[in-house]
Amino acid sequence: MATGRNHRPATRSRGIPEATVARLPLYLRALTALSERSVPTVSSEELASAAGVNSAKLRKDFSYLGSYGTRGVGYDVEYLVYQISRELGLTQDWPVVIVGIGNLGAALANYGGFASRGFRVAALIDADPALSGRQVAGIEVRHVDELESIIDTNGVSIGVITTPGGAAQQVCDRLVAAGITSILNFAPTVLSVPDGVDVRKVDLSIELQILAFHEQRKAAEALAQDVPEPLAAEAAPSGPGRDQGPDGDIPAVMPA
Amino acid sequence: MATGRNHRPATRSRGIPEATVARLPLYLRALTALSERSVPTVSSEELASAAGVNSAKLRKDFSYLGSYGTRGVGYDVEYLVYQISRELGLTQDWPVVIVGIGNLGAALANYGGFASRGFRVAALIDADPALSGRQVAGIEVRHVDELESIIDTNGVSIGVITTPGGAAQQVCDRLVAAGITSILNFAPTVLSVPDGVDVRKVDLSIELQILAFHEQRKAAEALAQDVPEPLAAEAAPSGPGRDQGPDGDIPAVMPA
DNA sequence: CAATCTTTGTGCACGCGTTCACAAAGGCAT
DNA sequence: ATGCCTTTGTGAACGCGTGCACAAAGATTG
Repeated sequence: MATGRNHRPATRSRGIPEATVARLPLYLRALTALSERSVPTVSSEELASAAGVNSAKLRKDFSYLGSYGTRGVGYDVEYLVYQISRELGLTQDWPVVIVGIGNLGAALANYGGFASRGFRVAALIDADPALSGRQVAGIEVRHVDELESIIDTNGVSIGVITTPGGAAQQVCDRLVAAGITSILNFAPTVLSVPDGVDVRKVDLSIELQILAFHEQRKAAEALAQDVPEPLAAEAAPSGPGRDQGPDGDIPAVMPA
Repeated sequence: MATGRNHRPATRSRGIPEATVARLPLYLRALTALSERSVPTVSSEELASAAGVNSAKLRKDFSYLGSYGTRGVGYDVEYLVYQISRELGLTQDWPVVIVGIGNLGAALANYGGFASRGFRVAALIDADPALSGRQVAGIEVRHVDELESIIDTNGVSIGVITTPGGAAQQVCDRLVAAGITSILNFAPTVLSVPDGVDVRKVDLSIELQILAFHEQRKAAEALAQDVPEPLAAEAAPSGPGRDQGPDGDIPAVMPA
């Protein structure tokens, strides 16, 4: 994503693979749970199982951070928690703004997982004047006119967009202009941002569609197992809600 | 994810790469927008730009679906909408259940993006008896005791988990036992499911942590640009909220 | 009908991520 | 101190995904 930043070789050797970075929060969560149970050390096998990954992958991931861990014993839980937190930048406080206080924005404002990891909701912002001054999750909603001053005053560098799709790019542009360099986008829109700005996208509808694809494939597979060698695609399926052949390689008619 | 299903070679040639499947919803969204503007055809270049991907990648993606598209012209918008919808299984109706009607569950219930793509919220389910019978987004909340009968009656195969982390695995087990084969998990928990069940995870906290990592890296880079060759890690940073060296390769003291 | 121009579809090479398998390293018992 | 046992850290092979670059295909124009 975002082809930018190919100049400057990232200080060299400090280059942690993106896939590894994406797994570090998983490890951190599992380690935190162990820490709360006062478990002193953990092996790569145990931790990998708790995080739902392969143990070889976990060891390789940790090898990018350095040689923490003791052969024959495992990893010191507290030490790893600290190292990963530091690597992810969670030892410092990250103020974030949430723009678009609809159902989803309000849900995020109430979400406890933010505050627990060094993230602090600095402000809730919405374009609707009727919302201004109202409290959501104990935080006052401010009008979008104040966006720039809020970001500037609080030194915010991370923004969360939960507006409708139509307003997302506009809000994004204002956030970027105000100095935001990381955006978490929940709106169903492809945001275009300048180089140096990171965007991560969370799209509920897309996730469901991917599930539907696999679900359909599974259904087709199960059907193929019942009827070992179907001759035509139109095998008159009487299952619930099927209105197409599972293996419809027939070109179908061009609608236009 | 989920190593299962390596037997049965997927009817062969029907094997669409996972990365491609994940992009199909993006194309579909862009195409739908074009369709609403009554645009008859679109080139791979235009569509790729609208979807935020490389045009070569888009063409290769479409090549897995078949040779739709006309050389020298482009793709027929309506035809592609139909083909992708069919491939994703969106031509049929997918009833889903949402378990855990807190802030997030309610937000999802209200989310319009579901219904517009063939997904129908068949039921809202919560363990809190006080919620039972209450209406959320025009849908009655049912008690978790009815989970199995609801799934069975409505033929639900997709479940969404928006419970607290502690209840997620338990809910997941019940969903699977009741016949659910696809799960969208918003709880901060690694779910363990039997083979044949697909799980997709959406974790807001993890996304923010990944952003924080890159944000920290950018800050360190900017700092390194100001001071071309720093000698020690403790360069006395006086920036907002910094409490650690940007390039802390020093082993630091073992806490235990 | 022939020439030209546009755009698709894809062979190929490259790079990243994953997994295997094993040597090195440290603890522990004798 | 020595040998054994456990577990890490990593070299190497493999597979998937991406992007380039171009030939094939069809539309379009004269």
